[in-house]
Amino acid sequence: MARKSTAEGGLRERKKRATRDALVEAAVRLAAEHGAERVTVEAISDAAGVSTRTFFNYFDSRDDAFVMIGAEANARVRQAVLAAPPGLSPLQVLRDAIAAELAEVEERHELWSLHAMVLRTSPRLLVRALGVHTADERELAEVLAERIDVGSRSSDRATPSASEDERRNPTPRLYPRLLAAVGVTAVRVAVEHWCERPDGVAFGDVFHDVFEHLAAGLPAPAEETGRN
Amino acid sequence: MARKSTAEGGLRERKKRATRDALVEAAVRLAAEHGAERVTVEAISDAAGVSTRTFFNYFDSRDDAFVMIGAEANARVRQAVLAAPPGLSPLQVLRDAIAAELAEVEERHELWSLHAMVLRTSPRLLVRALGVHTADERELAEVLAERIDVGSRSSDRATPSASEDERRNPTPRLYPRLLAAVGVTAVRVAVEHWCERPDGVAFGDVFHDVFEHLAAGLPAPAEETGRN
DNA sequence: TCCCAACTTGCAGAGTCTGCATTTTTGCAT
DNA sequence: ATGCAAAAATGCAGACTCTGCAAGTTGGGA
Repeated sequence: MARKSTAEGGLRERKKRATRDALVEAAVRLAAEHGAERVTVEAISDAAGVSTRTFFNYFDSRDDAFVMIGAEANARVRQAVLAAPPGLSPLQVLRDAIAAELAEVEERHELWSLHAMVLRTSPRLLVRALGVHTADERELAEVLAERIDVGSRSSDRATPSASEDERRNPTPRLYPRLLAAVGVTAVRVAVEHWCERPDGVAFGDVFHDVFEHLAAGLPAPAEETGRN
Repeated sequence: MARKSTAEGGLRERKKRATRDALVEAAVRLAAEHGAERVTVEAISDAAGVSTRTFFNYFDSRDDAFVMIGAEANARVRQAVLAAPPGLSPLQVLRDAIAAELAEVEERHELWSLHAMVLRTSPRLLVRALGVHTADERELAEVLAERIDVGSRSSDRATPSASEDERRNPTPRLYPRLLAAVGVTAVRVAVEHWCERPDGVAFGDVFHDVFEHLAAGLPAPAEETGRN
C-alpha cells in the first residue's frame, strides 16, 4: 500500500516510462551478454522496439542507457527523509531513508546484478555511474536542510514552499551538503565492498558497519574486529 | 627544493608531458571562451599543435581533456600519507596530506579557475569529473590501509613491497575504503561550497570545518555557529 | 653511429548525436 | 464518437567522435 511501484500518471506518462525502462533493460542485458562496448544504439533500440532517433529522445548519450537504472530511487529517499519521525539525528534519518530503498533493489535483483557486472567490466561506465550518483546530492542536501530546520526550530511548515526557504538562505549551507555527500558516498562504498567480497556477508551488515564508522567520527578501528 | 614541479625523466617523457599539458590547457581555455560543447577535438589539437589523431593517443575521449587536470596530485597525496608522522589518527593523516596539495592549486590558480568555470557551465563535464575523482579512491585506500597497519602493528616494513600485502589481504578492507572515499568527498564538498559562496570565506576555513564535522561523527550542528 | 622502440600522423570507416520536417499517438473537449 | 492541439516517434542528412592500420619521425641505448 505504501509504494505502488509504477502505476502513477496517465497513459502517456506510463508509456513513456515503459519505453524508458525497456531501453534501459535492453541496454543492460545486451551489455551483460556481449560487453558494453560492442552494443550499438541501434541494437538497443531494436531490442526495445523503437527507432534509434527515439533512443536519443530519452538519453543524451549512449552510455546513459547503461547508467540510468534506479533513477527514481532518489526521489523516494528524499520523501522518506521528509517523512522521518522526529527525535532522530540527521545521520540516522538519512541512514533509515536509504535503508528503505535497499528492499527495492532486491525485488529487481536480477537486473541489478547484471548492471553491477556491466559496471565491473567497464571502468568507463563505472566512472560515469559514480558521477551521476553524486550529482543527486544537491537535491538530497536540500531536503536534509529542511528536515534539520524543522527539527530544531519551532515546527510549523506543512507546506514545503521552497521559495521562502531559498530567499532566506540563498547559499546552501555546508553541513547538509556534507551530510548528503557523505551519505551517498557511504552507500556506494558499502555496495562496492560487498560486491567484492567472495564470502557471503549480508549487505545489511556492511551497511550497518559503514554508518557506525561515520557516527563514531571515523576513528582507527580496533584490531581484529568482527567483519571489520 | 621539496617539489620540483615538472622536470623528471628524459626528453621523451618531458615532451609527452608537455603535449599532454598543452592539450589540457588548450581544451580548458577554449571551453572557457566558447563553451565546452562548441569546442571540437580539431580545435583543441590545432591549438596544441598536434594532429587530431594524436589527441586520441592521449585521451580516451574528448571530454577527458576537460577533466584530466591535476591528475598527478593524487600520487603526491598518497606519498604524503605514507610519509606522515606517527601518532596521528587516520583522518588527521588524510587531512594533512590533502591540505599540502591545496597550495599547489593556488600556484596554477588561473587555469584552475577557468576549469571550475567550465565545470560550472557544463553539468555533463561536472558529472564526468566527479566520477574520475572518485575513481582514484582505490589507490588512496590502499596506502591508507598500509599506513594504518604500520601504525598499529609492530613497525618494521621499510620496503613497501605490496605483493605480500596483497597476498595476505586480497579483499580490501572496509575501513580504509570508507575513509578514502569520505575524505575525497569531503574535499569536493568543501570546494563546491566555497565556490558558491559570494562572501570571501577563506578556503582553509571551510576545509577545516568539513573535517571537524567528520571527526565529530556528523552530529546536527549547533544553532547559529559562526560560519556553519 | 646505428638501430629499436616509442611517438606522430593521415586516412578510411564505423558509430554517435543533432536539427528539421513529417507522421503517428494521446489527452481532452465537444 | 469525433475533431483538434500537444506530445511523441520517425526518417534522414550531416557534423563530430573515435579506432585500426600503415607509414613516417624521433629519442635513447648498444
